[in-house]
Amino acid sequence: MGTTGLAAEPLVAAASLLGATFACRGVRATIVEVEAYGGVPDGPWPDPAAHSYRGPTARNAVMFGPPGRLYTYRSYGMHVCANVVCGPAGTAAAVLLRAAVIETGEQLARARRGDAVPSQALARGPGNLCQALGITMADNGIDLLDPDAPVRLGFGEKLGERPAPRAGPRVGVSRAADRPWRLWVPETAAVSAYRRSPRAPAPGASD
DNA sequence: GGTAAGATCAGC
DNA sequence: CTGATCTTACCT
Repeated sequence: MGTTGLAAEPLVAAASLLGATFACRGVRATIVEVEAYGGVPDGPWPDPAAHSYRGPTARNAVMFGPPGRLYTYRSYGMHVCANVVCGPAGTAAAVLLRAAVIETGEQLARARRGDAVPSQALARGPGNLCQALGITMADNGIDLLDPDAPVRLGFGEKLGERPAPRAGPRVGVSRAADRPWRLWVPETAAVSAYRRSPRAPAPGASD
């Protein structure tokens, strides 16, 4: 268990995060859907869809650091999305958290998301997940493995009970649109819907 | 200095 | 299907 999985390649790190626990500000949730992202063109995992593809910038700097840190970014000007940095320090890679099942603190999550939201939808979608857990851009760079951090990652012990994950193309990306780097726990209502980017080339085109 | 395109979401 | 809303990155 432990955390060795995070230093590995993105897809392996992503698989190890399914079933893991994400806790923040009174809410604890189990991760059920993730997406793996690689890095620069001449690195071990070239990924044109990754924010780190064009090299380090002020925004993506955290992804070039050690694994186990939180990388947050603002999406479409209004949502915050959360990633777990993976791969060794110096090599950018991350796993986007797309959906989770709220285990404790549902009342708090509901207060943040709204009373009308069904339980299974409270943390469905990367933006909604961050809102439900109270994650903001101020949390960028946090060490998720530090027991005293406001946002923490926990790896459960019941590895044997996990069903085999399903895999498919990542949601909303216009480049490398067919790469099956989205992983989710099957038969889970909290998993978000697949949407291909309108800008992506036709399915089956080159990667 | 200008601008278009997003790793999204909710409401018609 | 479309609008909201704003930062980043890339262009002139």
